[in-house]
Amino acid sequence: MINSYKGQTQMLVAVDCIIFGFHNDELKLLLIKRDFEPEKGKWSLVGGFLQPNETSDDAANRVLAQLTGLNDVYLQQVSAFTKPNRDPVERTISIAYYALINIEDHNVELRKKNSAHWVALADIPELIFDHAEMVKMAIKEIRYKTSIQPVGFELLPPRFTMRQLQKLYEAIYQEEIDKRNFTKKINKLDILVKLEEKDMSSSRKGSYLFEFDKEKYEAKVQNGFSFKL
Amino acid sequence: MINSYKGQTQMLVAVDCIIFGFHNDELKLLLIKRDFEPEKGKWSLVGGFLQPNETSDDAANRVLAQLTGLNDVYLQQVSAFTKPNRDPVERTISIAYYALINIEDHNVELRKKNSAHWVALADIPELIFDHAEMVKMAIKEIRYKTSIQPVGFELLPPRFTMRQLQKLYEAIYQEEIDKRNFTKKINKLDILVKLEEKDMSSSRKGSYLFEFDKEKYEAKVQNGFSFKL
DNA sequence: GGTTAAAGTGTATATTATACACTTATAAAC
DNA sequence: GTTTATAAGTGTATAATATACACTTTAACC
Repeated sequence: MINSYKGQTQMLVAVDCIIFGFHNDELKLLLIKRDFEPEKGKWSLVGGFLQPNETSDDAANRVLAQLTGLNDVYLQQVSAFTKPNRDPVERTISIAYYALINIEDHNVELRKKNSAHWVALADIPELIFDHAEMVKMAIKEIRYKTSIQPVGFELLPPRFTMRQLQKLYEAIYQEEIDKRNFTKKINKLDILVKLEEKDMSSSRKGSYLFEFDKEKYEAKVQNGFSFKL
Repeated sequence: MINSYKGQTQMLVAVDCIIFGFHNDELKLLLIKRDFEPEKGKWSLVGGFLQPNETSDDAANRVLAQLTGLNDVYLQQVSAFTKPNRDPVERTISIAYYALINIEDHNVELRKKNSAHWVALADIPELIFDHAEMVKMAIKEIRYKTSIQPVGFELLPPRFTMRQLQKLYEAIYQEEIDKRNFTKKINKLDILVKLEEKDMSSSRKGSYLFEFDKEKYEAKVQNGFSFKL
């Protein structure tokens, strides 16, 4: 099938990042108002070309760090996008990645320097190339991933309230969840630590803070437990 | 972020296909005993380079058709594999695809001409490059996909028995399923047509044949139905 | 006509999901 | 310091789904 490497067409390989954050009970994406060609002035995902010694994971991490200042971010490949004319300048295939970050952690100056803005999912403008398609697939992916693995926490601060967690899942699945049933389900998983301290910012009564207990979760997985929400 | 296309490194882009078939109650893969370099004599997935005017879907379909004579096969992208040295000859990224085919349909002469063999999942030999990793991911994917969409039928002949279907799911999930509960679940989905005719090859009593009713399934999906096994 | 082997079928129990409303704690206002 | 306002916190009954389990039927073969 593979006859020879000689004479085969080389092409550019890029990565594009769908960066998710959670703020004001809404899922948001970090988008770039492009001040460079092609499609200057339009909105796009952040991306970059795959370098000679990089994996695409490396490239996505690099691009993400350049824009947010963050390393060790939860990053997953979505899919490769390969339409011959998807990029008008030159044949470029792009590997899409989604990232889940705690929106409070990112470097605001870096973000502004790169003309990047947080945009709520409901308000996403027209995007260049096939980026809208990438976003759509990424959303599908995070719906699946957050339902079978405890990765939603990546979008929250280390300490969060049960209500924040619920609002997060409501934002991801785009549906309301009953407070009592949600609490029951989460408690049954038994992978959170309830702290003494309360968050007093959202109500007079205050709301207990929780932490995700990663060690406990991993130990449970070893014993056959599987996360399911 | 993207400064310029000039000076960026171009590379080869390939596709590799994990071709699943089902025979003798076992899942099998179509693998190539390579009679070409690199790694001549070793086992590999079938693959090929992305051509200038192709999408990777096109390329995977082309490669698949060359080997099996089949068109319009169920084919899904798994992931891009991008380690810089994954291919020792030249920097090549590969996009893995899995295909589900009815093993009876493929062109045996084409297959033999290409030194391809059906190998049960349990007997898969050492594979070149990162192909073992691709296979592992593809298996994970088909477990998920067959649980949420009626694509398992792609691996069966158009008319099949309830027992064949059960054995298929047992092979995919690698676990035994209770006959009565399985039948109940499938019947409840209400997307199969039970035929008058029986398959007499597997028992004296014979076993009723069924067909997947695609129109009915799609109509149900329109009405909010979702497949779940 | 008896034997054989896979196909076909139903019910009881356990688990999980859903629906639903009142009490509590605290800050702020008076 | 009493009242008020508001989100947080909590439990139970019912429905739906998943699981466990064993005998009867059919037709080919002898």
